[in-house]
Amino acid sequence: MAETDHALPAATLSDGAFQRLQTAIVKGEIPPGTRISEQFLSTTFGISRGPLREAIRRLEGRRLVVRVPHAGVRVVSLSYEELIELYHVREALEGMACRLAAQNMTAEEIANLRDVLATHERHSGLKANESYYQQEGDLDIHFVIIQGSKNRTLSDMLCGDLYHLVRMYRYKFSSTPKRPQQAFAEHHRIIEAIADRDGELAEMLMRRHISASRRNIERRMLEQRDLTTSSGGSTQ
Amino acid sequence: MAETDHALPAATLSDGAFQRLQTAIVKGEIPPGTRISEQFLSTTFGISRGPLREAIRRLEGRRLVVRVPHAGVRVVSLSYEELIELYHVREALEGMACRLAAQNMTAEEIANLRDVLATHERHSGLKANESYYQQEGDLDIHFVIIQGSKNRTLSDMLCGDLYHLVRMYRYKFSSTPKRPQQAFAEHHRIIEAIADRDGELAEMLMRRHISASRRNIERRMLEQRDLTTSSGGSTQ
DNA sequence: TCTCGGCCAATTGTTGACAACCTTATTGTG
DNA sequence: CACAATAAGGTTGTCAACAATTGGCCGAGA
Repeated sequence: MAETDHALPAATLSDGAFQRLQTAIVKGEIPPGTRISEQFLSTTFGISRGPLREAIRRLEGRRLVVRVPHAGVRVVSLSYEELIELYHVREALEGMACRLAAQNMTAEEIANLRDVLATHERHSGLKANESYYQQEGDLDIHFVIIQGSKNRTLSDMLCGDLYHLVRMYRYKFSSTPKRPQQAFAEHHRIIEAIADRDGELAEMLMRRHISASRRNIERRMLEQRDLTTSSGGSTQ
Repeated sequence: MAETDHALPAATLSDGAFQRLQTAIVKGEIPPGTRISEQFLSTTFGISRGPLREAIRRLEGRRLVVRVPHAGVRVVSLSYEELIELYHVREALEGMACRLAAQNMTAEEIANLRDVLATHERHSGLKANESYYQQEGDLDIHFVIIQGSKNRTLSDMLCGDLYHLVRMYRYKFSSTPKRPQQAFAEHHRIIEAIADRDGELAEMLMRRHISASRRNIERRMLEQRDLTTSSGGSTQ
């Protein structure tokens, strides 16, 4: 529903390459830190280097890739600190979005929100430990709430820029056993607050929800201690 | 101080064009809504269309220009609603930045902050009605505080993306007579709260400061009522 | 006079080739 | 044997020409 993403099916070669590359990056198909070869990608996509370079430049503007002149471009790689910082920013921004959503969502949209939650609860009931779906569902619910804020600038910022980065690192720590159920309870309370039109409470609950996610990551990070592959990544 | 901007003096032609175009846009030298001609710009900059197109694509990724396939690219033009939305986002983000700044700024940085305020106060005392300087000074102080948050993700987002847009529309309503003095007082209180390491208060004051700016804009908007030139702009 | 259709000019999109630069492997020397 | 200078290879940066699409212009018809 984010107009900036996956819109029409490729109006131009450069746009098509941009979309394919972006989804490939945010879905983790191209791991962070990977070097991107223009020649390889141009032959893979079946296009010339011109449009491909334009697509890469657009990704560069979005900070999904980093370019060093004359040396090449790599998929952006967030450090542990940057990832935590990202969650702090999310806390502020989504808290605000949630407050606005409580004010501005229509009754139908709230009903839809409940449906989304119920659907994902059922799915997760079936798939039990398959926390990947939970994470996707988590993002979905956040997505709907953000859209419900009716602040397009906020939505674009959150869905267009931040979420791509969040999604890139989603798979890294999706195995905390109790977290999904906990998240469900938190989602439920948030949605009820929105339904009650209690913006203050909704914002507070959302901030706590994201804060809990962040602390969860911090805890797992201390256990693993190897998020960034700053210099040890494979060249291809 | 934002590493993402005006860095080294042009490592490559595309980068040079990108920087020149970006500053030209955010400084208002190319008004919002203006159509950008590739051929004109390439001859103006003395470069080929290839690098220029890459620069434009990068601006597109940053949402400073909007492109319609096969039709051309225009400098982004914020509607009244979008500008207000932008200020709401600023309120949340800079409030957070201000709270972090109260926690993380060093004593030297705070002293520097006081110097910046004093300098701008002197300048504005000399230039009286020249509110342009006030606005620039306003941005400078916000800049320093944001950097003081020590959250690079937040700084990049605020200084890299949001401020370019804010700056684009700065000149539109720089003539409110009493606003500068009021802003000075607000800045002073904010800095004092930071010096006192009172994050809560600093955040609240910053939010009110930005909120006051927003209301000021809203008031002037109701008077003028012609911010966006959605369809009546000149073609060149 | 107004509307619809096709033509033409101009601009954008794309391509392949050339040039400049960095990276890496090789070789010579301490 | 280790290290540094050098040369080869490959990748990125740039260019000019070609193709495709849009938007406006003009005329025919109602």
